[in-house]
Amino acid sequence: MTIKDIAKLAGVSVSTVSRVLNNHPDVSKDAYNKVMAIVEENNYIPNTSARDLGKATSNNIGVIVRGMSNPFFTKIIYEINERVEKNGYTMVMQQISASDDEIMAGALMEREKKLKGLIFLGGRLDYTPQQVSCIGVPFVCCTFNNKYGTLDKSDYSSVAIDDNQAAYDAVEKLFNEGHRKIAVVLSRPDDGSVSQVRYEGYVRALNDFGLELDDNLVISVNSFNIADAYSGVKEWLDNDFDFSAMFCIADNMAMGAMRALRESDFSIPGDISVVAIDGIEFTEYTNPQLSTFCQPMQRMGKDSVDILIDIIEGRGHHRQVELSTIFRVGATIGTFK
Amino acid sequence: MTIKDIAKLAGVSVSTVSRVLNNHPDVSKDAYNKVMAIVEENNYIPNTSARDLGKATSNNIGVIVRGMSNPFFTKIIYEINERVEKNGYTMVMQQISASDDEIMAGALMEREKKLKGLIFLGGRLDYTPQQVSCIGVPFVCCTFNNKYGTLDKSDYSSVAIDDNQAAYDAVEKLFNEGHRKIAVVLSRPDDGSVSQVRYEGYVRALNDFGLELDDNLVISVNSFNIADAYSGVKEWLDNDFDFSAMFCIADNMAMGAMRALRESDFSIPGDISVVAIDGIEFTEYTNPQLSTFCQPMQRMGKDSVDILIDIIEGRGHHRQVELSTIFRVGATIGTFK
DNA sequence: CTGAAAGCGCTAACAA
DNA sequence: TTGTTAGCGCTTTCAG
Repeated sequence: MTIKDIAKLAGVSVSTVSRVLNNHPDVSKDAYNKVMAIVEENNYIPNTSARDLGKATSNNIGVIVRGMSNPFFTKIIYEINERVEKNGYTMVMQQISASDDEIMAGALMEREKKLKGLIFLGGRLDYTPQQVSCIGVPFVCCTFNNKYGTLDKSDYSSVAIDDNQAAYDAVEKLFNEGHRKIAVVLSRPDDGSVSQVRYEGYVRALNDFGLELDDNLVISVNSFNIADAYSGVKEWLDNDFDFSAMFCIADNMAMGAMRALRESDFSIPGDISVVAIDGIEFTEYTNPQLSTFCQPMQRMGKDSVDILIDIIEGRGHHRQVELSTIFRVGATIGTFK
Repeated sequence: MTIKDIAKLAGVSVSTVSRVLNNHPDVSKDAYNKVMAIVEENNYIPNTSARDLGKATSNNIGVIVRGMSNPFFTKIIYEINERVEKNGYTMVMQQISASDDEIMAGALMEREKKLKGLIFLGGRLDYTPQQVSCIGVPFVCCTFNNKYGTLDKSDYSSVAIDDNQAAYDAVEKLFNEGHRKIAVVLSRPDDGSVSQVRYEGYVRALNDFGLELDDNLVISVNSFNIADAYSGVKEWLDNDFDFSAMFCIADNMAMGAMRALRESDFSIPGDISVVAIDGIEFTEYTNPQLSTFCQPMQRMGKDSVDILIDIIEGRGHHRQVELSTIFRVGATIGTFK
């Protein structure tokens, strides 16, 4: 069933059908009704590929979401969609797995959907000009930046928290409660990901507070998974190192870590204090509720869209935004006794 | 940059470029190298729309995932992908929001991607023949069935747990521990969704065990959200109804419910026992760990693909599979005292 | 092994 | 208000 068939059945030309389907104003009521009747009767659905191919332009803004089912992104996506639509654009979203190349996906989508701009939700921190050269529309990195890359600041935008500072703040919070032996749970301290940035903030804080960096208290679990955090911490606990607090670089890692702690009969926060970064919904429901530094998700979505549209419409230029986190008071931090 | 440009630059015809790009065997090494060089030099990416449009057929199997970021689906998707590829097909996945129409999305994708078959991951239970008439390839409903619909059993497949029985089992588990006042937390008892099916299992169990259905113990929170479950249960607790156990129809609703219980100073399972259905990863990490009836996710993904491919290749026919749940022993069920 | 040319289904001038 | 027609970028016969 193609537009041609519909045209024939309705006794009009394909262009008339096309006009009806696209709500063009210059169609007679009569033709409109005839076409719509046939369309509905036949359950006709236009072919998007053909549509996209024929069109020369669009008002599409693409969103490439890296890492499926990250609860953390859901709110941001919602906000992005709201603002994109409010500005008269259409959001086209695609989720890719963590192992896929977001740049490639973006470049592809740019051509397919004739994008006006692109938002990357999650991605690597080390893009080079060479790597992003295949994308030809303005783009903004949401939730990450180019910390370990070499992009020119005038060639991309980013909206993210200051991960180093967030980690610093987390450690400070523990320090202020008297903790001196602070373990850190991370993916790896040198993987060029957000794990590294937050680790660097941890180290900086220790320095500032006159604490010594103790490698024994650095727990690398080699992933951001809840399960790996659990087993990694569980194993680490066998060492019996002395510590009174634990900084987890991500909320869900904290969930894994806390179970490991419980299973070793540590009470939280009685024996061990725990703090993290992210502020996903689930950790509002842990027992005890996780104390964490929340990323301002709504704000991040909003800013990403605003910056992008400003650029698209020639009003603004690329910029790198660093947002502050908001501390969510939970019940996992106690005073060192 | 189109295939034409590449052809010109490489000094060959578009067909040769197309052959190279699609790994056709009948291309001279020389032509191949020339083309590849130009392609890489220019960062050329073929346009998928044009590609799809031109192609007459494919080996694609579509997956429409309903409800973004449902942690429950992640594992199933992984399994589906594995098996699809193993059988020489390609998985094409699309996520749609809970408010979108999965049938429409499937029908669209079928035409775009020239699908051989379709798997719906999550969806409504009340399809009618009329509604699915727009999809023209075999499809299987994964994680749900047509309980409230009117499809002919020979027109679709489904792979799901027996939700009614799972609910029954959950209630039985509580009953066997001596509980007689069993509250149920659900979205709504009559919304035609899985919430209703599980509610019916709850009612059936009460009947079988000679317990009276008490409307005061039916907690409708009007959604499947963790937050709504939390606030719904919290509010309900103000009534001070007598109960010793709580059956939550979904794991994440149990997370919300448990927080509400804690905040009212109920200890779990000391004062109140809790049981649920689903078996998502997060609830392995709650404190205490949730006792729940797990859906066999891997198996569900596998069966869906196997059934579909059997039909596609003319070996099998549509069927409705009902899988059993697996009880995960947690620590939220106690003996009534 | 290679090229020319006919579509794939739709949109958008351009004419009428 | 309508119809005709030329593409959009690619794949795929069909000849050569």
